[in-house]
Amino acid sequence: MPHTIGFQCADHSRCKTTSLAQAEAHCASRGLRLTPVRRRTLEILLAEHRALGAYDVLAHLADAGMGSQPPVAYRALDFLVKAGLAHKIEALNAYTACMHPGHDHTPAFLICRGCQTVAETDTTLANGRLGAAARGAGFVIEHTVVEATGLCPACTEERA
Amino acid sequence: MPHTIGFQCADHSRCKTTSLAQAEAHCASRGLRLTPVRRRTLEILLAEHRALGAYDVLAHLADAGMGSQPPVAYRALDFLVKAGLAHKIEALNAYTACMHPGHDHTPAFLICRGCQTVAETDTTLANGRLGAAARGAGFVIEHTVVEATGLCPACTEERA
DNA sequence: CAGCTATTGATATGTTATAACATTCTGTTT
DNA sequence: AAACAGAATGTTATAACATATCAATAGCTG
Repeated sequence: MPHTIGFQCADHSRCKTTSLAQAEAHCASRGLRLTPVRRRTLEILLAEHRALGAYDVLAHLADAGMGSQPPVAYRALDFLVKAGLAHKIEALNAYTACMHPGHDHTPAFLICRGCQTVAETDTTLANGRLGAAARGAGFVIEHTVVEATGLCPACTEERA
Repeated sequence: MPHTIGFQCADHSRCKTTSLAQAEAHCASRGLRLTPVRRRTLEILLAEHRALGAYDVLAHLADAGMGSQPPVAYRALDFLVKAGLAHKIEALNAYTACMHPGHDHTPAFLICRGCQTVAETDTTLANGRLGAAARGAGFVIEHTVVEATGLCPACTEERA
């Protein structure tokens, strides 16, 4: 597994390579097609531990000569999200690469408002109070969004 | 306190009245001005246990002759959110009235994709795994978004 | 009532997302 | 190899969500 907390990513080029290789394997084993646009989109997301807006992604795709209209980016992002290779950060209306694809997980995010870094971790929400409330109410949870915004260690220090 | 789970709201007119009275008291005690537009916006949100988009709210405000341009709705919603009288549902880009204003809380939501009902409950996220991950990484959480989508009891049954 | 601040009104624009339909690509059957 | 079916992409247009900016007004304070 790559690192769990993006704020502590020491060797990002290794992190990118690993994630991309995992994505390849993940798609191959499921008969999903990681086409050039999709692969490039994932690379764009993997470039940094940040969330990118669809239009940021689109601009990068356009730079690479791979389509310049919104649906191109949205379709690629939708594919990656459905395939579990990326996540949408609802609080930012933006997208980020998954840091451990394949591991069936309930992702949770720490979002730094100082440097926009996004770190992915896990939660066991269904076992906590929300899960209990849901079961108590007879509510069937299908998807969860867990995001915390604040300041990462570096940004906290900078403002001290 | 009104009810905690919207799916189980039996007497909604009472629920509305109570929440509005709480809001009045809340603002009075803090020197916040619950102006006509703001009060009406809250009433609009309280009308149902659903999240409304800003433009839905705006349409209702316009019906009431209270402004028809987007900033009117967004300003009123921002006020309510900052005052703790409403919440933004990030997964829907929509807004819902707070069900227990004044109780300093970390809200969490159950969102039914069948009937769009939104139920507010609480989490103790900071004590759970995400909180632990944040502390471990030296991340200072300022705000959290916890939202679960799925099916409420009524909608689950309907599809059975 | 003069001056300050908060609020509202109004115009314009920026940002995020999708509907709809045409075209091309990929693999499969014949 | 030709015909076909389905997936993916290209393209146009538009819908939905949100904010910057400046002008006008209301409410409070000295």
